[in-house]
Amino acid sequence: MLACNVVLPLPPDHPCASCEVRRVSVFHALACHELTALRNLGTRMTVEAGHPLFHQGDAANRVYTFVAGSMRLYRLLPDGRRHVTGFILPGDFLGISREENHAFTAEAIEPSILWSFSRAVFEAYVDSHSTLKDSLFQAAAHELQVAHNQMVVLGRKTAMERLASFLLELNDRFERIDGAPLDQIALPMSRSDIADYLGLTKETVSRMLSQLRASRIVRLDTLNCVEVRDLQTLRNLAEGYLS
Amino acid sequence: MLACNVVLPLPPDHPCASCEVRRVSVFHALACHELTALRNLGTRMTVEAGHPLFHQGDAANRVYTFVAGSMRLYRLLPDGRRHVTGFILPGDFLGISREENHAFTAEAIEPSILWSFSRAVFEAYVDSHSTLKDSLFQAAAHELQVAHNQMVVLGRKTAMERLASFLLELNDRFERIDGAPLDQIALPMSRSDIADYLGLTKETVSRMLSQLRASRIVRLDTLNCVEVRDLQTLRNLAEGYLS
DNA sequence: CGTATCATTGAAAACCGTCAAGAGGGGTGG
DNA sequence: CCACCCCTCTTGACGGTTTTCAATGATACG
Repeated sequence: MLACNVVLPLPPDHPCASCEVRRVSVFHALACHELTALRNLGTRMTVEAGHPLFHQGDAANRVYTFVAGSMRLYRLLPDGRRHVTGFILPGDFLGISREENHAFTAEAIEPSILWSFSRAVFEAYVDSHSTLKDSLFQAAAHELQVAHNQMVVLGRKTAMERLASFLLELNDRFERIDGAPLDQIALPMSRSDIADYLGLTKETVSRMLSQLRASRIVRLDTLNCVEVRDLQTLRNLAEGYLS
Repeated sequence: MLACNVVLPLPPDHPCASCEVRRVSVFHALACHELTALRNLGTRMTVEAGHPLFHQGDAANRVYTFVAGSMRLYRLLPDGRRHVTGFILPGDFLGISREENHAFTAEAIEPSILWSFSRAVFEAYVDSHSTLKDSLFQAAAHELQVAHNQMVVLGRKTAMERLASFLLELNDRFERIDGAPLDQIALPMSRSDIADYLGLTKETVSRMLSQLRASRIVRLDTLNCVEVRDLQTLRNLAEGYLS
């Protein structure tokens, strides 16, 4: 979990004052005038559901900070197999990697809002603002930790353990964004997205969800909204303590 | 691949002048006096084959830079399943993550040599040396890229594709360390280590190696040394272009 | 209200895991 | 120097979890 002890307060008339995700973003520790400066360097943009922000192979000359909606990041193998490396949620920063070209495609799941910066301009700004640099470093370290977790999930967990881990991960991320415990987990992504994230097929994801529902561990309010009824059992499932 | 365009030359009498891995380490861009300063902050140490450097759960109050040998990093699930998240080779830096406690165990595969620094002392030094900070950031970004690659391997590739990817990865890393193309890949780790890294069993790793040997794509010189006979086919296998 | 898309469920097959036995290699001691 | 032993690696047969293929059911959208 990203530490964000330092969140500088903002005067209520600042345009970022109403931003719900500043608290959890890499900009959480920036002062009023720094946020203003960054607003002038970047552009606010939207992406429609299903549309790409960029494609695998595109030149990576912009970085983004995510405000609202959700995206999937994925890579395609030559024969069409897809692997979803992650989901982008409000507050996330996109562009820590220093590659020339994007190694994956970023595609909006829902209508999404984000800020976009020229990479060169952004990096120049970062170089003269060590607080931001530290936040970015911390974000990178956190992403690395998340990636290692996911490697264990993909390498050594069963289908049920993977799905349980995924639900808990989403739950944690949404709680962090909203700043309060939730008992509903939104699933903006499709079953195929989840499957391609967990190294399974959509059928297996569906079957495992049905099993969780049958054992009264979760309830499917709608197709895209899960209510956790037995959090402890779900945690045990995710860690492989149970079947 | 870590960019390391800038490698500062060193007077031949400097103690780091004979270091073969400085070029590929996070210290590649440091000046003579900075290396000297760091030598005084750290301690050179060795770890015997099979012995741990630290355990999963231990307080993470030291960082390391790896000089010689090899290590495996792994996490254990409660029921004993193991996942190897990575292998440490000469030139690697260990301790980018900012966690309080280690999320994995680090264990020497071969007799190993490394430099150890107090995390607090090292971070203080880094804070006042932006070149080093940049190198560390770059190393973190690179590790993230490697981790995402590995996620695709674990999530979407077949046993054969995984092994081919692994052999190519090792080949690339050793070539980078040695600074020249090699046609022999050293496999210091056991089949179980490889299996736990690739999300397979040691039996499957063995079978896939035998298949590669039967198709004349590799030759097993000894158990721990592979000679690549058909690099292009191995690359095609790794990317899923073939069977 | 119809249609396209996505999700669920079922049955059969495939790939890899498990269990088990045998082969090979390296180190030690005679 | 050779023989023995131990450990790892290899190979085989079988079984299980997940995939694949296929059909039905649900949902969203025009």
